[in-house]
Amino acid sequence: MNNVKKALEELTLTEKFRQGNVRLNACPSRNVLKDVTSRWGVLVFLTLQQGTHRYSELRHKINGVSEKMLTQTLHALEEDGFVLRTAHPVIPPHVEYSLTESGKEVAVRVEELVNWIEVNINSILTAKDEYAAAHNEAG
Amino acid sequence: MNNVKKALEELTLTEKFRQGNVRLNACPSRNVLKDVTSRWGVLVFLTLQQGTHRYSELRHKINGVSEKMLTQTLHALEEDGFVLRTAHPVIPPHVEYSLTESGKEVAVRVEELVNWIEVNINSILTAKDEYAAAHNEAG
DNA sequence: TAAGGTACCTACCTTTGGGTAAGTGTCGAT
DNA sequence: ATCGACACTTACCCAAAGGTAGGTACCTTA
Repeated sequence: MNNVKKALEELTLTEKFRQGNVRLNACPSRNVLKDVTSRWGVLVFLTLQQGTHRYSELRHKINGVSEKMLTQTLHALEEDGFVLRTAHPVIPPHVEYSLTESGKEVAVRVEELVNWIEVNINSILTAKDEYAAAHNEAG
Repeated sequence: MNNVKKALEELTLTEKFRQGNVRLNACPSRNVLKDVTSRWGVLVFLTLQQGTHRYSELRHKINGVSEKMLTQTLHALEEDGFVLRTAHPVIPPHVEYSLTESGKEVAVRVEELVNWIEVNINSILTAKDEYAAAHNEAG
């Protein structure tokens, strides 16, 4: 863990850019990216961008997520420093999840990607249909 | 396939935004997003953004990808209309891959997300270490 | 007294993403 | 005559992602 971090610090910013780190096999960016772009990670970012949510609220807003996966995803994002977990020591338990500052930075970028896809989903599906037609009937 | 498209067309843009489509279970955006944010999909976008590449060039630039996965990823992105495959009918085969217009739109958004993570990877790893320290030794 | 909400955890099982290795057909180089 | 490059495909296998179901501890409501 720390070795990786120290090895990275020996590279200058420009070097890192030139090398295009993510394309390298065992780079740490790839692991973080995996958390962010995971099936449920994306949806957690989108939902938390709307504000603080309780666990059960997330579960209901994110259609189809299981408790296990939600817990796991939130934990991974908390570890990455993107999500802040605030537990109020009351009974029954009350836990709130929100985005940290860096979480918000990531969230806006995730949102822009997802938004583009959502806005253009019709033309994408049309392209898909045309592709299928060309390859099934004519191909 | 077509049913999904037609069902979507019955929604207005604002309705789609309000509902936050991706959070719904069986929505087509989720499938497209899966292709884009897949392990190798992201790296294909980043690499093709630098320009047209041949199959073997992609294989060498994207460290760790297998032929099978590269083929599969390229095919999925081609079907989504993000990647253009141009086969020159010569022997030995010569095939070029490039981004379509919509592919470029997606690529810039993918790049912004990945870039942010790469630039901030050090502080992310630091946060990770602190989290681990707090939860292993003190927690 | 039983049911349900709160935020989880654990064990078990299935699905799928992804890796490995071999094969394809044609050509040019050794 | 054999090897390697090219752009794949196919079959087989494994590990990880993810789902299901049940349990926990405590409280409120019916």
